[in-house]
Amino acid sequence: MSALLRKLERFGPLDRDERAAIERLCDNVVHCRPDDEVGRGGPAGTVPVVLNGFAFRARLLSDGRRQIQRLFIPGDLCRHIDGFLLPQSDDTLQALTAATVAMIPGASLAGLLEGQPRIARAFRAQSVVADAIQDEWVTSLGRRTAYERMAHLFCETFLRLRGAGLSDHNHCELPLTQTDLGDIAGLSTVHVNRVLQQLRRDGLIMLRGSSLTIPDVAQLLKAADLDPSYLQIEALPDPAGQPSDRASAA
Amino acid sequence: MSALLRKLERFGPLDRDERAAIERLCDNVVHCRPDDEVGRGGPAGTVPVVLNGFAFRARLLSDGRRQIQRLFIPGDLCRHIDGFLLPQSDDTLQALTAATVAMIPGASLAGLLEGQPRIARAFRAQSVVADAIQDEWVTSLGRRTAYERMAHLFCETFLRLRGAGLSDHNHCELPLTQTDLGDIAGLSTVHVNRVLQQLRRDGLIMLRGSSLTIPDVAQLLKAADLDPSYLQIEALPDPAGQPSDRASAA
DNA sequence: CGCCTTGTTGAATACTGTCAATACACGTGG
DNA sequence: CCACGTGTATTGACAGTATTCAACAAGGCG
Repeated sequence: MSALLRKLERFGPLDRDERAAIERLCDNVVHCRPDDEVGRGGPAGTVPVVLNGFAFRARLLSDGRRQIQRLFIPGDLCRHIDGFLLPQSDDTLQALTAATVAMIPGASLAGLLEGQPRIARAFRAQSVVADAIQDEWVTSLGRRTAYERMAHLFCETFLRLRGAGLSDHNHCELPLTQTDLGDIAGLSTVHVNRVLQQLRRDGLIMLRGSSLTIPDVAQLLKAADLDPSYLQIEALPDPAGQPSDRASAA
Repeated sequence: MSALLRKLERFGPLDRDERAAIERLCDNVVHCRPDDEVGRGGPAGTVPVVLNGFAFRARLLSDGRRQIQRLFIPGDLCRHIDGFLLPQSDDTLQALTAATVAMIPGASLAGLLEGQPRIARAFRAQSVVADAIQDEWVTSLGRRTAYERMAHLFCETFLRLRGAGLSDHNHCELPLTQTDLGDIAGLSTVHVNRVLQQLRRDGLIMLRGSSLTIPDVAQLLKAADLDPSYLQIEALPDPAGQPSDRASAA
């Protein structure tokens, strides 16, 4: 729960009542074990929200190729905020770890957004960020090298986790196998393995199992040719105490 | 103008007043020539909407690599519908042809959406579709071959144009150079050229200049390993007169 | 201990990119 | 009318990146 609130409050403060309303929205949760499909067979007009754990949405091509379209961390909506307006796609939503997922009825969400401008603003702002993340992945998949893509993935995910309060200094959990990493970055498992070794040799990451450490985020950002401002998260500890301009949204 | 209305009305009928309100929203237009940057220097909280012509948004990497993130056809919003909530990215928005673009103030748009549920529903539904298109491109760039990606691009764009009333039987305009095609599909110009030749040899497309003809859409869809339902556009003339289930949104 | 998943390695292949040259089309100016 | 220039399309040769296949190692778990 706190990850969602924390994420929403990055876009504007919420009072006690508003928080409570959001919590009420999330009263119907399902518990998933790793690899469980989430929300299969649930009611159609529902928006799953990850409260704890990791999940992803993937698309399968006819010959078995898999592309992970989005990676969800605690606090993430697993569907477009207005997705209940249209029939659901048949892409699979799957848990990566043990996870608790709130199944929010689309109508309840829409109702709340209509009546509560500050809540609406927070939800909609976060969906703008989700969109920007998607655009960044188009850029990565289209034009970045394998090495840059992996660097991008690690940076982005680390910063997103930090924004959710789930990082520890320069370290976070990243429960993805090399096959998963490949299905995110559009690479074969073997190539992922080789690129990881390169990144380790270059001192940019330490990755063992699901434990990721990034000694120097700025350096990794540079390796990814990435400007993280689209995430709306402070990427680096303010070096000179310059005021952030993030809050100056229109 | 009509392309926007036509597109919105796919998601629910609008009455005379509603149409008029949308038209009023678009009263501030700019005229672009090919390659003009759109909306550069305009006010920050504005949502450009293409009324006529083609445009795209692209991202440049530091060494000059370019990725076209989205292709805009008449009726398309060039920014997230709630994008005015956050600072604007510095990606370039550029006209591909002569184009007229309405610069909608974010506040006006938000105000209209708030007061007019049916208009809001239409705008939001189309933004769900835009999102689905983006996810499809992630899949393509990550996991489809060059050949499949080009087939996908042609199918998708043709169907989108048809949804906007801008196709003629199996033909449409596609004012993209091979360099542009490469920057969309994440390929080099040379490779685009070779893949095009292959597609032509296979009888899947006819492309000369900006004139695209698709003899058999179903066949091209198959070549792309693509299910076009995400576009919410009738891809094929109803073969058996089965009722469309598109209208059954929640 | 043995099985299963995940990670690692090497060799061969396939796909895609780069470089460089050439062809073609169109519009301009001579 | 033709020469020329610019942008786009096409081609060939070559290099580089990533994939495939196949094997093997390492770790966790029953």
